Amino acid sequence: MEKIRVRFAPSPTGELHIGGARTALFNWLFARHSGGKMILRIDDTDRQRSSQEYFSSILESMKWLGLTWDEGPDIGGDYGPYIQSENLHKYRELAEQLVRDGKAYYCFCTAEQLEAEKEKQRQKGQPPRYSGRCRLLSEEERERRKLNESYVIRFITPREGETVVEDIIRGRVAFENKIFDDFIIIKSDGLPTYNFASVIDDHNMAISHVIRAEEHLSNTPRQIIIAHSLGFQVPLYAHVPMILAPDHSKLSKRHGATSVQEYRDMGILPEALVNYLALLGWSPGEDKEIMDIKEIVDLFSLERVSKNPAIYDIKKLTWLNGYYLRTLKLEKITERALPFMQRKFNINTERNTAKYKEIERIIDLVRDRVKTLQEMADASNYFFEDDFQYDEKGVKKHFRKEGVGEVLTEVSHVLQRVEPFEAEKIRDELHDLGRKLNVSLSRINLPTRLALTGRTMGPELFDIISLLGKDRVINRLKKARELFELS
RNA sequence: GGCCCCUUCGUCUAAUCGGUGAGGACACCAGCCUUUCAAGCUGGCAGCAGGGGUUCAAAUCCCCUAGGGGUCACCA
Repeated sequence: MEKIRVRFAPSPTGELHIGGARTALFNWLFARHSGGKMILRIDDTDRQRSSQEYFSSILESMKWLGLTWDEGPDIGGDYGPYIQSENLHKYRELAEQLVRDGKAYYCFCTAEQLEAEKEKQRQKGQPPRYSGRCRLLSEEERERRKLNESYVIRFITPREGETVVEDIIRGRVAFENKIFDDFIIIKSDGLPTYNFASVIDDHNMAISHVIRAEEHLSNTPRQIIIAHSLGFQVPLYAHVPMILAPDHSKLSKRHGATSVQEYRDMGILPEALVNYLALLGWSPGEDKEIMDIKEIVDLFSLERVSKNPAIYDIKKLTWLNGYYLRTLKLEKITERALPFMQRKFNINTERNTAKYKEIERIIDLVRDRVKTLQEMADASNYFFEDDFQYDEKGVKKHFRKEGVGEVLTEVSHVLQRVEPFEAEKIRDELHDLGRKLNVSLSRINLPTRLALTGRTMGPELFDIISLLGKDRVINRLKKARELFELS
């Protein structure tokens, strides 16, 4: 069997979005599962929209997800160049070879002419197709006009027969050749079109399996025809289903976050995103949902990729993220959470400092009850700032009650004495206080929590007290009594 | 519009060669646990797009209809 080589070939015209990431993931999984090679190629033949920024950002997103590549623009390889704009002479050369062989021709039609032609066809209810007019130009006329007119190169498509795509996921898909018109392979700016360039690169890079989104299925016969005319062997194809928005339309900006970067900024973990994306259009065939990347690599196969489009459900992603947030190693979560903490609280922390240790403890307390790293930072504010808002409903419910001031004063007195200031000890003391005052524990805890955190809910109160430290606790109890005139 | 692909709970999906009470997960609801909120546990709600065939037997095979998506670019 030939060596397995797959490629992910984004065009640097935008951030890496969810759909692209999933395609990259499936390529990567297939390569890693089968011991093949993963190649990263940049399809930047759209001169207008491609940019260096997007190029870097796509690479960064892939690295963040852990999708590594064996050959690519940044690390090179034996099959370069891995950026199409660095391979322009090659496309040009092959296109001209096709012209010489009578398989392609120069076309001088202007955009206006073509538009008028299409409009006419539309009115007649015909599909818009290029007439093939320039194919008939005499060699003499062609050479003359090449001198001072801009032109494209069109590929001559067969009029008869059919072209079959053998797709690993979809099976045999046949297209009648007569539906194709003479499409462009070299644009007037001299750059190749996608259909042309990717066929050449896939061949030159010895790609064995082309795994890409289903939107490319209809283009595949064109590419196969080109490959045949160039004498190339065609790779195996696998067209994975699209990812759709909740309203069944194509995923776009108006549906909220669509790029990998946005998810990272929201505080989604790469582990969760990878796990979720793997589940979109693929399943291991057993009742298993939570899988680390190693497990997914083991279980992955293209045969188990489903045919139907999947609707993107952020709630499930969020659930998975919450799961990873509370089960991954604390050190790892701390590392990931730190930027969010720093941004929100303007703190400066370095590893192995006391402050770092404290943050780690805070995260350990908070992580059980949040779904993203951003929420984690939001939920920890009272550990970093003394000046917080008090929950309005909570104030009405817990502070506006007979004897609250007295309770808080008692709590203050009790805590004053506790030594060492540890959660367990604090809990025992407050239990005792409850018995002494003959009130339920909630009568003590709820107002205390509100006074210390401004909130009615959150982590274990005794842990909070211990972590806050005696001084801050006593001060906040006092502040609450004064602020709300509790007696 | 032509061509192509797709169709199992609201959503992601499972159901080896046709025989299942159509399974799991998210979401939602309820209960338990409990100092709050989560988490966890238990239970519940909910689906084979419709219609014809083939067959002793169809979610599964065939046909039709409907619906969704893709593509028909000098974008990829």
